[in-house]
Amino acid sequence: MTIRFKNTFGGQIEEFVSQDPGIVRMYTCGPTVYDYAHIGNYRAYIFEDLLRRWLEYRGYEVTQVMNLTDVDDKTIRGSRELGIPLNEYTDKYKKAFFEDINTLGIERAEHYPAATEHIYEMVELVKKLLEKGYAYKGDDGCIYYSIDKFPEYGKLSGKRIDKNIAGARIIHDEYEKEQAADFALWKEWDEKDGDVFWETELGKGRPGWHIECSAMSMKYLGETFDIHTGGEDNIFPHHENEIAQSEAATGKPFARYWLHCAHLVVEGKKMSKSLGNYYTLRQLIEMGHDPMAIRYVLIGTHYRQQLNFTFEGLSAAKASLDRLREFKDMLLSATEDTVHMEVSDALAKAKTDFENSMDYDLNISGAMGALFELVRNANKLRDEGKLSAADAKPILEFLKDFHAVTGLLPKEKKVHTDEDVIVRIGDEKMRVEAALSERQKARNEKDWARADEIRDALLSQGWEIRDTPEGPVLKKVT
RNA sequence: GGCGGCAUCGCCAAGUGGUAAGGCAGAGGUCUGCAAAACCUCCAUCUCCGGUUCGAAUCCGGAUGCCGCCUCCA
Repeated sequence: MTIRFKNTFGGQIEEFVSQDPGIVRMYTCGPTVYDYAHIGNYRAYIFEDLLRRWLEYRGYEVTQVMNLTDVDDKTIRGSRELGIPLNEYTDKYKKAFFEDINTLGIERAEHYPAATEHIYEMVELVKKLLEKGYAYKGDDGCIYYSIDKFPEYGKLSGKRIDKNIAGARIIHDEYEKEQAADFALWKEWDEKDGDVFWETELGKGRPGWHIECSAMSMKYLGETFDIHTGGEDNIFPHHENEIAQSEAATGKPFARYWLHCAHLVVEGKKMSKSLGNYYTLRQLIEMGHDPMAIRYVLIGTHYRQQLNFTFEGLSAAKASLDRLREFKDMLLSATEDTVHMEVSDALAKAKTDFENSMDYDLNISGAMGALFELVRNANKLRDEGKLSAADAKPILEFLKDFHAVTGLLPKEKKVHTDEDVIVRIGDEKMRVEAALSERQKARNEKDWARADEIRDALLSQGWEIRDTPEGPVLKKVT
């Protein structure tokens, strides 16, 4: 088993070897809690979820840190507009974030450090950079990082300061900074900040954005850790700046592997509020979409590939998911204990293909392909009478693994036969189970109108009747 | 202007030089009182032009088209 990842640093697909055997320390850039997160954000968090789940599947003990940015221009502006304290404002969105990740079945990270709770660590780090001469105080009182002092600046993103960074920003240069591309480590308080400030050794003010990730990752993961992830837009300047700050301060390599996920577009266009194609997770749920179908869409495209989110794709995902759920139910209802070699062969191949695909830079499409091939083969064998409960058992084990890695399958069985739910048939009210027998009675009497009336009534109330060779079965429509 | 990415069936999407996975949709079929659901079967030579190679969707050069980053952004 060899796991490989495309490392943004260097741009190559390389073998993954953790710093300490059996342990992976990873830092994942989290949300700025100023609004409900949109599906693009969750694409990134689901990619990170898949990453940690795969590492766990491969036996690693994972320590994941995801920061919560709860102090910046947007959170301050939002809280001031409402006239409420910053923490009251951000708490709402922190809570919403955790509700959302539950909805999507995202595993919890080990730590969710908030920027406002790590001011001390950030101040210490900035002090260190001042002492070492990498930082200076500008005329505006803010403390800046001097990128000229860090010759390797640009090594992650491949950008060269002279060529474009300085050029692109020269217009905005307001002379407080020595170099146009220098970035703020600490921002001096000004009126727009209202009562958001900390009195520290650096003065009265608040941290710059980039410093929190350096300070908090070091605190929870050490000065050098294994994996750092984020959206591709973070490569520059955010992650570039993190490297500059961290490595200048410690003199050690910062993150060893950098993984970035591509953006999501909606119906082929960049998601934006003005185009009307901007969706939060909550909106999609309110529209009645299955959270797992959303998860399926977000996880289903390789993380380095731009994902085109479409409603057509969402219903395709729902259909695929239903097929998997159906497959699981089929396995659960298998009987007898004769063992068939064909089944174990198909399963062994699926498992190998699945694992090899995932090992190769989390190739989820290949992995899904392996699973569906197994679905088809197993169904076929079932049709040929070659799938017993004994054969089904190891496949169910595999589905369990599949679920551990992707989080896509439900635990409960979908077919219900003994429900006490009350349904309406015309003007009558009866138990759903009674309605089912009523229909059977009508069918026996060849009263098709009555039978179909009951069938339609049940369907409109969320119950589907399936006439199987073993008799009718009720299924809840999801 | 600088840096980077992408172009594979109607839609989505794998493909690590050796002869095109998979999903959805569609068509046919099994089952059914009819249906639904389910299941089975069928369904592409990879944008174009050159080159390297015994062999290229895969490597190189060029063309065309699309996209991202360089400013807060997952």
